Amino acid sequence: MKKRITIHDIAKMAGVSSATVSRVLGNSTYPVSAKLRDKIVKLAEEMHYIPNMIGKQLKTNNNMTIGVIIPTISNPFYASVMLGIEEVARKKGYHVLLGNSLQDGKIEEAYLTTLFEKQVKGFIISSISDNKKLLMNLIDLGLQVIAIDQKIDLPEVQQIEFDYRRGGFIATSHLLEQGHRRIAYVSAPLNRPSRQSIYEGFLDAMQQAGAQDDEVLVQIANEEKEIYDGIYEFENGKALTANLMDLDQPPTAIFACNDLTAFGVMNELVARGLKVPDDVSVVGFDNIEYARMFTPALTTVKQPNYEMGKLACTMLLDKLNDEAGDSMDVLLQPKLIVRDSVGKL
Amino acid sequence: MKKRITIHDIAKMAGVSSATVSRVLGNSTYPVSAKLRDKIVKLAEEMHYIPNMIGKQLKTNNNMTIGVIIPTISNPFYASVMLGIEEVARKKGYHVLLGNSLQDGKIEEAYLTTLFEKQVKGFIISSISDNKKLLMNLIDLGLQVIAIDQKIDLPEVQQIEFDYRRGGFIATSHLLEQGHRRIAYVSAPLNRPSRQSIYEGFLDAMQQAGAQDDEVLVQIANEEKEIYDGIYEFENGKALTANLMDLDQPPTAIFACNDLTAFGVMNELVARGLKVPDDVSVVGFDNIEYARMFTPALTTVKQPNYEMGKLACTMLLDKLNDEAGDSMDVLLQPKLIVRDSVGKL
DNA sequence: GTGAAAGCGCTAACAG
DNA sequence: CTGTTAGCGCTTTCAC
Repeated sequence: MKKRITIHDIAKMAGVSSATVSRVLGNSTYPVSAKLRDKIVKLAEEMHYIPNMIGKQLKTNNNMTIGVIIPTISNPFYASVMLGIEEVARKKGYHVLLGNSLQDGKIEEAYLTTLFEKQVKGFIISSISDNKKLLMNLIDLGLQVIAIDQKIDLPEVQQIEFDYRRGGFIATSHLLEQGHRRIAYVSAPLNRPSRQSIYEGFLDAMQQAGAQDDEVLVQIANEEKEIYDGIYEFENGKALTANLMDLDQPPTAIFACNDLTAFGVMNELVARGLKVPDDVSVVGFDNIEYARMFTPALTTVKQPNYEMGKLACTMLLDKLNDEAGDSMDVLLQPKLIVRDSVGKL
Repeated sequence: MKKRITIHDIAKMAGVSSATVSRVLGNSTYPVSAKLRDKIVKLAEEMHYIPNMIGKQLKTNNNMTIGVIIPTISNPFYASVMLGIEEVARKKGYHVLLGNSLQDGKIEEAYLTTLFEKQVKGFIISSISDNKKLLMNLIDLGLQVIAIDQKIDLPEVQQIEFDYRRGGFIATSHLLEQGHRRIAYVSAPLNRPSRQSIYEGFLDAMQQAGAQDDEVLVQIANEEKEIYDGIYEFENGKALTANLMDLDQPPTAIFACNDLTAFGVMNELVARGLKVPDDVSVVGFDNIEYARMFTPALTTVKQPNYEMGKLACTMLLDKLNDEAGDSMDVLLQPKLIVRDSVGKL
């Protein structure tokens, strides 16, 4: 293991001062004679000089890295967001640190503090904790934060959200337009604002259509298990659908709070010998890749997650570089993706 | 935005030297009187002291972060690996930087160099580049590397691989055991060793069963498109299956090189009015979460990807801390997951 | 048990 | 144009 070469080594060899070397190798705009410049560049190459960014960071107090904290990367929704974030970060010379909070506020806070100690000045968070104190302290110390998907109620935090309520509305409207009246909403617990909003969108549409109370079927799980993968959602969809279909008057259409849950819904229906969409129609939410691969292909509501990642990162880097225009919040609009899981009644 | 507090500030307030403060706050084992210790700890808390790890890093030349470079986090296989990596890293106080190489050797190399400049000393890579020169240089300078999934042919690099060949073998054997003879293998281009190995495993099993040449059907795509998501694999599965079923004597079973491709296979079969597994049996490879959610649930070969992530990270951290026993390579064994997509002939 | 001082690798006033 | 110098925040000998 060789000794690492520093600008001082180069300076000594070139017979110049380390300041000159720094100016050349650090692409400073500072004037240096062509002769010296060449000499230094050549020497650096020969010696395989590799700059030590830690030294630079300590001096300039600017490390080009941002932090991303999400519930779990194993959820394809966040994987997509992450891909978008990383892409714009890379193109602007930033690196991305990933933290999975696993729905645990303690882990989220630990990441916030330890990364801030490493001088990470920008974060993109899908927050799970409602403890604003730590975040406020850090923002006071110069931290920049973009909240995605889950709102963080602080004026300094910029929000990028989906219009979940509208998403719930258009999905339900689609079902109504196809003639369905007895429509069920199937969901994980409403402990996240997003789920609450989709539910409200569902109710909006049903109410607007003048639905009777007995036509509005709702199945919401009581408790949520760990979310290391999509299995909980799937099982939840199955279980709640079982409840629904055991009813005297089962629904003719089911709207699920996300695609994973919709997969569970369809699975249970098929297990009972029912056909989708002939016997029961199903609509999902998220438009993960697999929605189009399923048979029947799932009609669902698309959230622009990859785009959300790109947008979030762009906004964050702008803020970090003081290029932030008016710091506006963004509400991304959903889009209905019609496939084969909904039939006319 | 407040000024940041340093150990010198604390030292001044406490009327001690910064060395003493460092000893207390850095949990050094160095003896400090209980009186001073208390005073300093209390003061640090009151002043909301936050250590600057960059200073520490410059001195100790040890930043607790590792780098992960994979083709794309939007592939659920890698998302799972990443989750495993991050979990053990977090528990040992490390942070994880994520880089998506997008199958581009240039991007991979750029990550390698820029992260190394940031003094990242440990990497977990699913490599796409075959340019060993850069990697060798960095290893010479103290870099530690674990290769996952894709082998890197350097003695200093520890390998964690899957036994793809055996996976291909057991999947095919399963089909043979169910009485199938005309079995097709459907794959993306064999430009990655993993795909080549699965294919070899397929041939092993067919040969061992004494299959006639005309019973061994092979469909391999010519070229691969971008892999930002799973769509290519899906479409590829559809297209190659179409070729297969247009044959005079189509196969009774199809083995796909991964689950995404298998989804495409099933989709095409259903589109042609064929039933799985009644008319044609299908086996996948990977056991991604969605395999069990599909109808029919996909019989497939499980790769322990989450476990691979945990193992890779454990091995890397051991190496970084010189706790590496004999640096052994690992060949993780596959397991057949029997579900509902294969029928007896 | 405590402090003084050097220095990790780099940048940036300032002086020449 | 180039060099000298100070210092970013921290740890760690070494001396007391």
